Amino acid sequence: MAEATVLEQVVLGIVWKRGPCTSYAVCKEFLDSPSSHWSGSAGAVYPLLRRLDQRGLVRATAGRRGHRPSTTYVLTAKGRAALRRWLSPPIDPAAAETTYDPIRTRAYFLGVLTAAKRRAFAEEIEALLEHQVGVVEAECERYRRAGDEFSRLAMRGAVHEVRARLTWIRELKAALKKESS
Amino acid sequence: MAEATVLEQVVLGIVWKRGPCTSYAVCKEFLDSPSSHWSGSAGAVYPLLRRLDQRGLVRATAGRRGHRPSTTYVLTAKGRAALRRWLSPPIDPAAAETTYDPIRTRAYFLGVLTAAKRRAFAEEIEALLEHQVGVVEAECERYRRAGDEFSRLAMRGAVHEVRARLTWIRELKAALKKESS
DNA sequence: CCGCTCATGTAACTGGTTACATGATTTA
DNA sequence: TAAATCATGTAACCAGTTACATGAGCGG
Repeated sequence: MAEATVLEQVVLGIVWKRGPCTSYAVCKEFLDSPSSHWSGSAGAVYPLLRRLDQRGLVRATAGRRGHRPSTTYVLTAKGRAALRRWLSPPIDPAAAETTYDPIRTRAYFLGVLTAAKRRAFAEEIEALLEHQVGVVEAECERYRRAGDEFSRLAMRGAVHEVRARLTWIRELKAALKKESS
Repeated sequence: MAEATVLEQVVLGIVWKRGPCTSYAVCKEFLDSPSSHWSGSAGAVYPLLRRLDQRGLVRATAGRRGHRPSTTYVLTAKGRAALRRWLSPPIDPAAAETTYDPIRTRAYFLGVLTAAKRRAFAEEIEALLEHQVGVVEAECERYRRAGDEFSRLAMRGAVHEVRARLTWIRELKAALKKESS
């Protein structure tokens, strides 16, 4: 019901997937992820989980770690319902909009470069993306071995995506070659 | 040299592409774009162009519109150099990282849904993406007719991307069908 | 027992957004 | 001429980041 940011939904999802966990464990999930979309900074996550607790979406349990307090959070029924609502139709149509791609963003302005520099741009990007294919495929394999089938399927999306970008950059290269001839 | 945000680089690119233009024209560029990654809010763009002027990347020319002042900005040589630097190797490798896809983000947590709800999710997303294919292809065609070849090539990237996401969601659908049988 | 990493936070900042105010121009 | 839209901003807010402080446990 209440408005929630995407980060809040994702944290809810992580707490669901992990089971009872601390703020730090949630931070680490972001830190270990190959995406840098969210930094997983403590400054974002610690207050966020306290907020989710106040709204009854997770429940905090006070514990200790040595003499320092340590809080463990578990998903509540209300939290699980919120998570399900986020994943159930109707899905916000904005979710299907074209994603933000920093390479594509640059490509709009390639006209400001000389033809030679444009080709250098395409070469560089091609190399970066070729490397990235390996990264996401490895991540996919990691999930497969971990037996986390839905994460693997999700990561398959990243594989399709990076391959598509690579196909595109090769199309771009071909177009740049043609213009100079 | 100085650090610049991506939005600043993009605005620099827009001023280059459009030639001399007002803050409002830059806002409209964002508003008219099918992507909602940046809102193109006046609150972001107006102060941003003043900042670019202070840094010597654009030059402001005072004008009038009726009795109200109106400022026109043009790209300076320094601004053009900054734009070229942004597009020239070495490119920030983070640009090739997997993009943020709100659908994929959701997909990680599909396990919290019942099998039937998962299939409903996939159906809904498929429909949204099928629609999106048309949107980006139309945009592509618009650029072709406008004779803006680099923007068209950039938008081709969006076409490849949305098609890849569609291929992925169909793969996901197939996997969901198999699990329930 | 020294340094390194794990862990739990807080404080200040920042790059935007939303909402508003208002003048100028066009259109019904 | 009234309403709508174009145009130029400003002010308040906000989600998340960076940087810091500090405690606890562990390996050399």
